Amino acid sequence: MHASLSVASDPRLPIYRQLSDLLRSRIEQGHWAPGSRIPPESELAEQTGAALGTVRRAIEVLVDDGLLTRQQGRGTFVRKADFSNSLFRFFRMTGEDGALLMPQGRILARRLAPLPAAVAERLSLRPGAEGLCLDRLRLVGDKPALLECIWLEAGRFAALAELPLEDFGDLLYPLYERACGAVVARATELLTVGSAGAVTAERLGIAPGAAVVVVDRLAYGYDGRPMEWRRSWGAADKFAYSIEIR
Amino acid sequence: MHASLSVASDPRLPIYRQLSDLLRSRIEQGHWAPGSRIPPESELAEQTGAALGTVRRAIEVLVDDGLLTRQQGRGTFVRKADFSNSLFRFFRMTGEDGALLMPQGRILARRLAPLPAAVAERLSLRPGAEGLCLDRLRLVGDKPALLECIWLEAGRFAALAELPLEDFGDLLYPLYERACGAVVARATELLTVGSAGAVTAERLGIAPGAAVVVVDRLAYGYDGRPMEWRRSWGAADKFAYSIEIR
DNA sequence: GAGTGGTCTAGACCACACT
DNA sequence: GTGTGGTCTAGACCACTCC
Repeated sequence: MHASLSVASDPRLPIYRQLSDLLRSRIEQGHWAPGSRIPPESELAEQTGAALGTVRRAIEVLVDDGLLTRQQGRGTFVRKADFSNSLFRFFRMTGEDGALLMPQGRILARRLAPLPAAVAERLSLRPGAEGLCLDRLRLVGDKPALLECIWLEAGRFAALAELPLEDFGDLLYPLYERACGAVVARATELLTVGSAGAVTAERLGIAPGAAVVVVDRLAYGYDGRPMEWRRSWGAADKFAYSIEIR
Repeated sequence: MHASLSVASDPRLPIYRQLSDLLRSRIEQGHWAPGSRIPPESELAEQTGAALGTVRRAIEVLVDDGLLTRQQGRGTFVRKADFSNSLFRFFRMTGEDGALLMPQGRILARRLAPLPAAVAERLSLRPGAEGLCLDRLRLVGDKPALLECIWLEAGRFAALAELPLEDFGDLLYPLYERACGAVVARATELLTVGSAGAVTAERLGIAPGAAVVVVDRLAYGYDGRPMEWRRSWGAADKFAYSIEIR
């Protein structure tokens, strides 16, 4: 029995674990597209020979991991990550009246160049590989809020090297998906504090040497491989981040 | 049936939810002490009239919430929060050789005074209520690392007003428990960036006006009520914090 | 009404910890 | 060996979504 699981992971693991690994690999390999519905639990149970409760448990693992979301009466779906406002979690970027404002994105510069060694390493590419670099300013209510430096693998994102800068729009990740078929699944970020250099300060509209919060982000695709590295700078006096500890 | 649940929450909720609320209230009211073992699942099932699987699910909720921990073959235990190094998650506080060092705590000043309005509000106490304030320096390898200003309700923590300053030791939360029977269950923190005033700078050994990371923490007891408010300052150039996004 | 996930039950056997 | 939590099954009924 469990014929469909034979290609999967360590058989000493609990069935629900083997099952969740199987489902995870199907998602990562694009067998089920992000946003699409996976087969109903009953069907998965039948296909794999496991009991329904065991399938539910396997799905639960992936829901906890953020790969799937369930909707009662509708089905279970491959989750599409929503980074639309993620960086702005860290910053108080509301208007004078306290209302939330939609941030804009403006590409300041684009160039093809060899990836810096540190970036290449984080992207798991060989040092000196060709990269695409974007300098980008994010504005809230016409005021500069964040400055970003973004590095991508030139080959995979070739379409962005041609695209008119005005057509980049306010959000990059949906663009990656539309233009390059690259979907971001998750990311890690590292926050530090530094001081603004002359150029950074001028672009952000703050005093040179003023404190800035630096956010380094590495974004991964559904295949688990790093896809984009970016470093963002924002005025430190606008920074606020809350955490729950247990 | 479910006689033992009759005093519990909204009966329209799923049984496992009502059960987890019941268990939660028992923990919060100190019915089961932190660190102690709760009755086995089979016993809880029998007492409440629910099936074993339902009890397991209820316990799962509290495990996810961090209130309980399970240990196969031993039992399920009320979790004791471990904050021993929590603030140092945010700071690179290793020695020159990269080794982790045990932070020390030193009380610089202690005084009884009315709680500042903002602090009283966060502690859910009436404005002007008597408070106990501690100024504390945390050192790593004899170097100043963090400066802390701590506010407590004077009545509940009366024992600390008498204690010789040398007897406070390096960790406060275990002291709260020993001396005052107050156990910290969880906390929320808010991170911001500011600049060091003259006194802060001198105590931390940094330049006046240098950037500092400010961490405001509100710590809660098992009864869910706020217990301690503290504000900590650390040199911003030592700050680093990493996050996982999905 | 058909199909989906959500809750609940009753019982079996396994893995681990203590003694 | 005894008691604990961990896994798994088979089947029932409920709640929600969509046609």
